[in-house]
Parts: sequence; structure tokens; C-alpha cells
Amino acid sequence: MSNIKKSHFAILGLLSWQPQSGYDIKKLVEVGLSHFWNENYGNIYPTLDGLVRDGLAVKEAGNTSGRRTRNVYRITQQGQQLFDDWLAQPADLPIVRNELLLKFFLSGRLPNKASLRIVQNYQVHQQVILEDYRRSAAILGRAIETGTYPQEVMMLLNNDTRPLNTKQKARQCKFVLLTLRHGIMAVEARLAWCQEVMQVLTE
Amino acid sequence: MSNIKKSHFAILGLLSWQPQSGYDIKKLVEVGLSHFWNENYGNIYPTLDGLVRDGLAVKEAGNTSGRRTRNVYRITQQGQQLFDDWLAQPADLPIVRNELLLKFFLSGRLPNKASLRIVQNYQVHQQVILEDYRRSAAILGRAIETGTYPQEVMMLLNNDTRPLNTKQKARQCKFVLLTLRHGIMAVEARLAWCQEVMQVLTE
DNA sequence: TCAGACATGTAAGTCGTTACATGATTCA
DNA sequence: TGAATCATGTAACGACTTACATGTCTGA
Repeated sequence: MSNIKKSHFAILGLLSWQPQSGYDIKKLVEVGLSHFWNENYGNIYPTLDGLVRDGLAVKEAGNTSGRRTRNVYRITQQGQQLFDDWLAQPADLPIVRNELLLKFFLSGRLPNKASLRIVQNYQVHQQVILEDYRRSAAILGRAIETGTYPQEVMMLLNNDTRPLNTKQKARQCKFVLLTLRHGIMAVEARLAWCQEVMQVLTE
Repeated sequence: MSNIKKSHFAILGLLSWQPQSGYDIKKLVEVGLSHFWNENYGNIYPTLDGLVRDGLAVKEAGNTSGRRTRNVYRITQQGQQLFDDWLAQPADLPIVRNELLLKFFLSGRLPNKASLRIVQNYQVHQQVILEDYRRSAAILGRAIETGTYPQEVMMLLNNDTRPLNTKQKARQCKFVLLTLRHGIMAVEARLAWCQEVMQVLTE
């Protein structure tokens, strides 16, 4: 079995929610998980082939309605096993490469004004992101509370081609919301840092 | 001029603090900047060559004391110009790939216990990191307050081969400390998230 | 004397991204 | 009829990372 990387597990894990196509995976990640993950076609399709080759998934040539051929993939027992094993292992701690902090640190050679400009610019960007996250979180929160899943939520879950039952829907909403909370709290911390730094550097 | 990537600017920027060798750069990043950046030899040495080729730095074959040949690199006017231009541009927003959140999200298919295990494990790791960061921050804070730079601080700045004057030293300490504050606040936010998630999932 | 820090570099590999190529279907 | 979305794929490239190779100097 070939050396297995994170994308493999990401895709395998998405198949473990429900069988779907490469296109579905791309859209789901793009729309619902983009605050913590990304995948692109150039990676997805070869990975799906690889999963099939390794017996971790099977291709079910599902030709939904009059559409073009959709290749729907379903996780196998073996794939499920491998995925569950991976899930049980602690996540690797990410290699950190924060360009903003790099710029900030390296600006230390110059007058404070240069560093302040960097931080102010960062602050503006983070504020935009925060509002975006909060909007999404509000939509999801409302859906979970009321048990109704309007168009907006389905957009966030990209649920048009992969039918989910109510329980799955609620569960997926809940987990997307919790990951969004992570994003919100992280952004808030960054904004607090901006405040602190601006205070220190303007003293 | 070849297509220039982040590592080039990171290294160029470190040269803009003071002339130094590839080995110095590696150690400085490893010891003082590891909470937000990394570089490895396989990248540093070819990059330094590239900088010289592009006229952004010059090699000063400085043979310090009886040691093995040390190739010390000094940034050029042109390099400084290019670096300053880069510094003035907003940082690219990083492509996010958070393995922990991926695992957490994908664990949503299973009973809450599985998700809780992931979060608890994360919490423990983050606590260790937090203590580490706090220790370093305390050392740096003390140095800045008292104006004295004991061995410990010099370790954090890896200041044995690249002599700094007092002003540079204070400045560098201050900026490392401020980036550390970013790390601390980020980790605290993650720990707060763990708390929140554990509460939600055990209800 | 020998372990460990000092010091520089190369080659191959990995993983993911970008750009390209192709074509069907839907709806305004 | 033509733009947008649905849908699948490949090839080349880019940006590091890992493993390897080599040798010096210092201090216990």
C-alpha cells in the first residue's frame, strides 16, 4: 500500500460520512470546511483512484438522472478500518509558518511605524474574516435550534446531491458550527493581539 | 530574476538584521522563531546561493578564529530595497489545513466519546506548549525590564556568533516577545475552545 | 579520544498547486 | 445561444523536506 498522506485521510473520512463523487467532495470542502481545510481537483481525483487501487473505496458508477456520468465512491470495510485507526492517533502538530508574524518580526529593524502598519492591515483583514465566520455561525446556530434547514444551511453543507437524513444533517451542522467556533475564537485572539501590540508600540 | 518565494524573503530579512551565515540563520530560526517559522539547511544554502546570484546578497568569506570556514552573507542595497518592498505588501492569507479540526469534524460520525478523546488529547498538547511559551516569555520580559541579557536570553536569540549592540538586542527581544504573545494568545484561545467543545459534547 | 556542536552542501523525494483539456446539461 | 454549473481528469511545476555525505573544532 502506497505511502498515505493527509489528503487521503481527509477524502476517506468524507466518504465515511456518505458515498459521494469527487465533485461533491470539492464542493463540500470549499463551501463548508474552507475555514480549516482545502482540497483541489488535481489532488482529489488521483486520490480517489488510489483509494480504489488500495481497496479502501469502491467506485459506483451512479448515473444520477440525465446528468453526465457521476463517479460516486463508497468507503469499504477496509477503508473504514484504516480511517478509524488514523482518527484514533493524535494529530501531528502542524509545521508553523506564519507570514504575518514573519513580516512583523522582520519589521522590527525599522521604526515602529512600519510594524504598526503591518498590524493595522492584519487587523482589518481579520475583522472581515470574523464577520464572515459569525454570519455563518449564526445561520448554523439558528438551524440547529429550530431544527429547520433552510437554503442557506444547505449551501453551507452543499447538500443538494448527497441526500442526508435529519439526524445526519443536525450532526453535520453541529460539527461545522463547532469548528467555526474554533475559527472565531482564533480570530478574536488575533484581534486582541493586534490591540495589545498597537498599544505597546505607540507608548 | 528567478521567481521569489517566502523562504527567500525570510532569509533576506534575517540578513537585514545583520550579516550572518546559513548556520546562524538555521539556529536563530530554530531557537528563537520556531513558534512561527521554520527553515532547514536543504533550503537555506541553495537560497543563499540564489540571493548572491540575483545580486541581493554578497558572500563574505569570513573565517572567524580557528573555526572551519564560515560563509557570512551580507544583504546588498538592492536586496534591502526588494525586501522593504515585500514588507510593505500585505501578507498573503495562509492556506489553512488544520489536521486537528479535520479529525474533529470527521469524528462527528461516531459517538461523542470519540470526538471528546480527540479534543482532550489536543488540550493536553496545547497546555504543554502554553507553559513552554510562557516560560520563554517570562525570560524575555525580565531581560527587557532589567536591561540585562543573561545566558538564557542569548540562547533564545542565538547570539553567540552574531554580535549585537545593546539597542539591537533590546529590539530583538521585544519583537520576539511580541510574536510569542501572539502564540500565547492563540494557544489560550484553543484551550478555551476545548473547554467549550467538551461542555457542549458532554451535555 | 570521542562525543557533540560547528559548518556546508547535494540529490532525491513528497505533497500539493496551477494550468490545461474536455465535454454535458441547464436555464435565462 | 451562450454563460454558468456540473463533472472528470492529466501534466507540469513549485516549494519545501528528508536523507545523505563530509569534514573541523572543542572540551570532558
